[in-house]
Amino acid sequence: MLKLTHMKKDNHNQLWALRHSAEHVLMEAMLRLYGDKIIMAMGPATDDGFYFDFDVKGDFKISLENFAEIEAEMKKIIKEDLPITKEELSVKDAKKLFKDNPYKIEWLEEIEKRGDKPTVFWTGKEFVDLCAGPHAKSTGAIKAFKLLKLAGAYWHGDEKNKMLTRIYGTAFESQKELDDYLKMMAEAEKRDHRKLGKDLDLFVFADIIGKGLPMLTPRGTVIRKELEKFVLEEETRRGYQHVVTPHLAKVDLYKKSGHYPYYKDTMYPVMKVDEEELILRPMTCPHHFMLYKSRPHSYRELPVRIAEIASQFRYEKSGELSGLSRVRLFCLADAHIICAKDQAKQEIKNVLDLIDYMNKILGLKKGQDYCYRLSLGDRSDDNKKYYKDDEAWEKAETILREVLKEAKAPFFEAPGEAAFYGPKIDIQVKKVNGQEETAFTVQYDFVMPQRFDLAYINKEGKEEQPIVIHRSSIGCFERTMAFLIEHYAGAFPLWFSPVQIAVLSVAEKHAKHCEKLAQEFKDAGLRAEVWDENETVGNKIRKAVAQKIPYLIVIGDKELASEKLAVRLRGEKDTTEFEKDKFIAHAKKLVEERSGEL
RNA sequence: GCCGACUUAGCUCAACGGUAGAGCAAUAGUUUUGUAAACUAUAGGUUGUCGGUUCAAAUCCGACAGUCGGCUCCA
Repeated sequence: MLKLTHMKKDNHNQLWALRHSAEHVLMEAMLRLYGDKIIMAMGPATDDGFYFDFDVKGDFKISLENFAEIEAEMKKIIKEDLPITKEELSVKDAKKLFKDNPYKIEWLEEIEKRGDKPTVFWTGKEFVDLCAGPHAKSTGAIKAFKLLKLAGAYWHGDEKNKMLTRIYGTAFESQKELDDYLKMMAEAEKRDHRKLGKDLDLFVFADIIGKGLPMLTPRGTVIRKELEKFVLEEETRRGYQHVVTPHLAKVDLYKKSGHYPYYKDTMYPVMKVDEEELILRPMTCPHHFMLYKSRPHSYRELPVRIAEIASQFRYEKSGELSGLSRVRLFCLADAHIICAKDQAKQEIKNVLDLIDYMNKILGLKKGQDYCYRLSLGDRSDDNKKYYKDDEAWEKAETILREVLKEAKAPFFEAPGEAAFYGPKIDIQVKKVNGQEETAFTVQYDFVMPQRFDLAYINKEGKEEQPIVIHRSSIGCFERTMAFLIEHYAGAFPLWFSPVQIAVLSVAEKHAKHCEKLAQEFKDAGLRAEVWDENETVGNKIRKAVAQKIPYLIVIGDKELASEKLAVRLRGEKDTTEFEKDKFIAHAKKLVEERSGEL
């Protein structure tokens, strides 16, 4: 299993320098081949390779077909083993050097503003780029590289800027390391939840239903329902009260909450019905606040923890959709904790404890499979994005940071990632392909209580304003399912395996006994399937193994005559002998405990 | 939404200007099988949709839809 990138920050090692140089070789190759048709912008080394952005003049286009000739040119440059030399320049000289390149000029102006001195790197004598390095000593150090993909990317990462063309590649110190990397990526592809979703028959899409709108098959639904059951049980145990609220609301509700201006691009358009303007809800918070407000509350009731398995509708741009992990209708294990200010810290601690517990049961390791990100409001340069109240922000950020430290949670800070109404703790998971993704969040909110006049009666009999903690326990079920499918490569823990036991018949005459046995399993609350098709035992085993079913039981003459079962456990070639009743008790116990064992 | 690519039977793929093929799955029959693939047969397609070029289009061109890799955004 890969480590989270934020837990190892050794960016400036040799490999980094090598990749940085590979990116320059790419740039030089591009200039040699298409020098008069492109303007180079910039490109860094990354955790798994490098990329290079450039602008194209007129209607010149780079396509995948160009990769072969670019790679050939890069090989030439590497073979030439050109020395890479560093030179510090004045801004004035640097501007002269890059006078025809508006991107470099813009960059130089930023360097000038900071009062820094530009560094340039020469590859041989002809090619020079504005770059701080580090670099290899010469182009010959690049022993293995490959161009991977072509993409569009906005200049400075801003949608409003021009879209440049980006080429991704990777480089290693040896061919073997490159091969290993490519092999690893191919392995990750095999675990892709979209592929496994098809192979294991978990979910499907239909064009006519719409994009980003998956349907769960009976098997996929088992996983979903087991996860829901887990959430309901555990949250109830920890003092949450589950509610059901409407998926629609008047648009006024979101104007009042203040969500509207921030979210209107991701909301579905208003539906006019009679005199009302309704929208599909993009979040549940305001509903829960109205529920809270339906009657007065005493300080004795706090914290009030309102939870819901809540469907939410968000219009995501088509290019953002992806399998189950990015959809247009998702269902969140949502809750809003309404508490006194002095309870907030303890409540957040409790939430982190709940998250750790649930992740542990799901089989995820803290610090390895997931970690925390403290997302702060970068309030200095952007007053529009965040609600203005510096003192409240400071306080909230301090509380979240303290909780993370006291809980000894592995975390890193990320400015500019907060919600508009307050800072948050993001639960970051590492996917099998190495990408990091926000699974869900815990948010500290001092804005909504004001907007909605949330109140409780304190000890003195006076009204006081509470704090709201927005949180999820396992996130949205779609994304969590996608993550679990990939994490387990479809070999799920017994408790949420769609089929737990396959009962395979040897011959036709054993079918009846199979049915009887399967019914006994079902009566015990286990999910069993009978496989009595006219096929060889070997073929049934092969198919059942491919389906990653935890327990396989073959029924033949031997079993007709005895209460003993030869159970083939997933991942094992040999069978384990059980008394029937003992096997049922064993499996039931593991399911009850949500154990990872078989 | 933007940049790049892809879309052929339920699935995985082939055919790459001369009116579509295979394996698996499905169905029927034979076989009655003991822990990773029994045998035979049948059926399955206006090649994503709509237009265009051509004597002829799955194949070339265009539009649209969907999917994928990125960017932006995000749970």
